[in-house]
Amino acid sequence: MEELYWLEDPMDSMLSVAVVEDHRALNEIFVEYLTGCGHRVYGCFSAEDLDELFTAHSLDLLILDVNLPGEDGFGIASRYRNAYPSIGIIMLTVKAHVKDKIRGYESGADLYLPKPVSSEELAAAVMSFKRRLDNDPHNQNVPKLDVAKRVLSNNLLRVTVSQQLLPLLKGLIEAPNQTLEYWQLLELMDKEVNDISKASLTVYIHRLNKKLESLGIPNPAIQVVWKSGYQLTAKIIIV
Amino acid sequence: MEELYWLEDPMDSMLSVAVVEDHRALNEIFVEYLTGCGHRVYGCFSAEDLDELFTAHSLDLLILDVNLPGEDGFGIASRYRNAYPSIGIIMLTVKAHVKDKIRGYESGADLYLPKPVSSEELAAAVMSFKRRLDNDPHNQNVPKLDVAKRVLSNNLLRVTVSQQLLPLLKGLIEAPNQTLEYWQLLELMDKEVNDISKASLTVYIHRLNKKLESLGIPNPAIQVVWKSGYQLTAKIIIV
DNA sequence: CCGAATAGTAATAAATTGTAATAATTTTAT
DNA sequence: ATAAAATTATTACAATTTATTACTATTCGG
Repeated sequence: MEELYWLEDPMDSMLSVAVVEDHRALNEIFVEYLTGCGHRVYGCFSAEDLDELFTAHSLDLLILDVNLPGEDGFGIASRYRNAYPSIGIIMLTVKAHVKDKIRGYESGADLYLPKPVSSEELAAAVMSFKRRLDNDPHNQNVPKLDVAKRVLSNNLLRVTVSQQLLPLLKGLIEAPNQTLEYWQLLELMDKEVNDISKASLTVYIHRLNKKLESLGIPNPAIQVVWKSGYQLTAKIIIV
Repeated sequence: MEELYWLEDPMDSMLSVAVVEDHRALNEIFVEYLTGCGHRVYGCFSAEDLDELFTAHSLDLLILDVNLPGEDGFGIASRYRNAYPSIGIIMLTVKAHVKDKIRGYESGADLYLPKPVSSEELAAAVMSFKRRLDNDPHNQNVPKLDVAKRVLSNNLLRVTVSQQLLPLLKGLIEAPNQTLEYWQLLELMDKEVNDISKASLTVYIHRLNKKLESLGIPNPAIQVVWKSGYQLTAKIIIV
C-alpha cells in the first residue's frame, strides 16, 4: 500500500479522523485544515489504506469520498457501520442526486456533504459530530490526574498517588491504548532493568489498579500485555 | 398561536418530530410524508408554536427552516441545543453559502440540507438520525467488544478477552456471517500456517466460544464450516 | 518519638498459553 | 446401512507468566 501520513500536533480533546480521498491535493488540504483544528488526522487514499490504518489506530470519524479506486465510499460505510456502529461517517460526493444522497444515508453515513466542500464547512461538520460525542453521558466525568498535587479525581472521588507511582501512571496516561514494555515502565520509575525490578513492577501496577478501582474505573484499568508489558485502557486526562 | 396539527398513525418504533416551516404547502408535504414513514410528526410555523408544542410533547428531532417569522432557525437551534443536548436538529435553507452552513452547524444542527429538499431526501436524513439513536450501543443490549479495554460485555455481564484471542475475535466480528478460512484465522493471530497451529486453533475457538457463552450467547457462537474454517453467527459490535 | 502511609521483598494463587490425548461428529468407502 | 477414515470438540495438563497477599523496613509529618 501507499504510504499513509499524518501531521503532528495532537491536542488533548481531539478526534481521531481518517480522510479517505484519492484526490491528493484535496486530501492534503483537508488533513492540514482539520489538523489545524486540533484533531489527529490521517490521510489515506483507498479502502485498503483505511483498513490497514484501522488495524493500528482507533478512529472516531471517517470522512469518505464516494468515488475511490477499488471499494467505493458506500461499501466502506456499510462495512464499518456494521461492525462499529458508534463510528462517525461523513460522505463527500459530486453526485448530488437524491438517489445518491439516500443511498449515502442508508449505507450508514451520518452526514452527506455535496462537493465542492470547503475546508471550513468540513471542519464545521466535524465539530458538530464532536459535540455529539462530548454530550454523550458516557464520555463525561473523565478522571483527571493533577500531577503537581499528586491527586487523581473525578466528579465524586479523589485519591492521592504516591511519589513513586506517579511517573508510572503519568507515563501510562500519556500513551493511551499503547503497550509500554516492561523496561519502559521501569525507566519511568528510574529503576534498573532486571528480573527483580520486573517482579516488583507487578506489585506497583497492582497498587495503581487498586487506586484506579477506588475511583470507580473498571478493574483492571491497567492490563497486562502478555510477555510484553502493560497498557492503560481507561481514559484519564492530565491537568 | 395558530392551530398546530398532526396526522394520525403513530407506530411503535417511531420518532417524535417537529417540522417548523412557515411555508404552509411545504410544511404539509413534509408532515404527510414523514408521517407516512411511521413517525409522529407535528407541523408548526414559528418558534413560538414550537415552544408551545414542546411543553406538551417530548420531541426527538426538530426540522427547522432558517427563515421564519420571529426567531429564526439558528436561534431556535442554539436555544434547544443548549437546553437539550441530545435532541436532533436538521436545518433547511435556501442560503447555500458556506458561511451559512457553518453558522448552521455552530448553532447546533446535526444536519444541514440546502433547499430545495425533496420529501424522500428529508425522510432519508430522518432515518439516518433514527438509526444513530437505535444503533447507539449504549441503547441496546447487543454484546460489544471494547478492543482497547479488551472487554466483552452486554447489559449484565462482562468478561475480559486475552491479548491472544482478541485479534481472532475482532477478525470474526468484522466479517459477520462470512467464513474465515483456517489460514486467515491463523494470520489474524500471527501464527504460522501449519498443521500444528491448525490443531491449536480449535482450542482457541473453543475458548472464545466459552467466553461468548458466559455472556449468554448461544453456544457455539463461532461455528465450524466443515473443512474450511469458522464463522461467527452472533451479532457483536465493536466500540 | 509515634503512627500512618509508602516501598521493597517474598511467598502463594491465579491466569495464559501450548500441547497432547481422547471423545464426538461428519464424511467417505464398501 | 455400516465401518473406516477424516475432521473437529472437548478435556486435561504442564510450563510459564502475572496477580494477589502478606510481611518487614523505611519514610514522612506531627
